[in-house]
Amino acid sequence: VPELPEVETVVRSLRGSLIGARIRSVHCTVPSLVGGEPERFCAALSGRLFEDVKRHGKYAFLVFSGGDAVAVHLGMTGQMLIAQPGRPTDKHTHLEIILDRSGQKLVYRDVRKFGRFAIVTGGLDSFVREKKLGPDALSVTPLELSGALRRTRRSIKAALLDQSVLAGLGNIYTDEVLYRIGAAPWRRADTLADHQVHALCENMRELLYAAIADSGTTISDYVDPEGRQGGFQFALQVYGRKGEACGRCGASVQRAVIAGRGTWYCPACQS
DNA sequence: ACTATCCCCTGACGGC
DNA sequence: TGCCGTCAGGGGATAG
Repeated sequence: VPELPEVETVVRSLRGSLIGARIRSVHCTVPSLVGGEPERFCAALSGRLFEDVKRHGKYAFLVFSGGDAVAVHLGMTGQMLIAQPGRPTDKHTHLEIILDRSGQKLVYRDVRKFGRFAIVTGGLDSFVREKKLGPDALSVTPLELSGALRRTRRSIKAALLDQSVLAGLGNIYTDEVLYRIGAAPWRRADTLADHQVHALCENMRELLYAAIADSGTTISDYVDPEGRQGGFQFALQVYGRKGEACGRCGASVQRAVIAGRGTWYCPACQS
């Protein structure tokens, strides 16, 4: 499941592959993926020159010269792949961007088809406002975060998963950061003390940078644009580790459903 | 305004 | 080449 570190890994890789390349043509077969008529979406991108690749939360932005962009959300199983034109497309490939460069193409694969593409014409900031995205998890300040957390009576897990509170965390990194600061996922968000919110910011930044350094987490589908899996799944401390010993106290990691999501935690270290 | 629930979509998995 | 029900999960829509 692509969260901030996986999207950041994709963005860094695509910068090297896309910047300076021009779109020769775009092919798409799934209307729901592009929010309407595929023909119109594809035609609007033909001839564009890639200038940069950016990210906010779990959204990647393919920015064209002139300022327009394509916003990409990978959903649960979306993959952005750089491939040679001869490479055969399997049944889960729903979109292809043919590049005017050394015979390459950008391929979008998505088994579940929960991903989304959208053309952004009013600037990235307006898109972030429109989608009601909160501050990015890598740049949020403790003050911003504590302000947002004090405003809700939900569990800290539900609050951190809410992209309008904080953009970038998903189920995996939420469980991991709550373990790191010793906060129980069911704790009401507005009961965290200032020093805990501070610890949350610090630990979240360290966690996300460590995951990026490992090219993200591959549980099932995630791969980078070169088709490589991430490595951070081996560094996860509680996520998916029900019954294993907590590395800090030795207690057995437990699983519960909180905020509608499978949630892993140490019953002794987190409260 | 806030919060919870349903739904999309498909592969994996378990029961029979 | 067994069939079918259930589950997972990001986020948008819908219902309280």
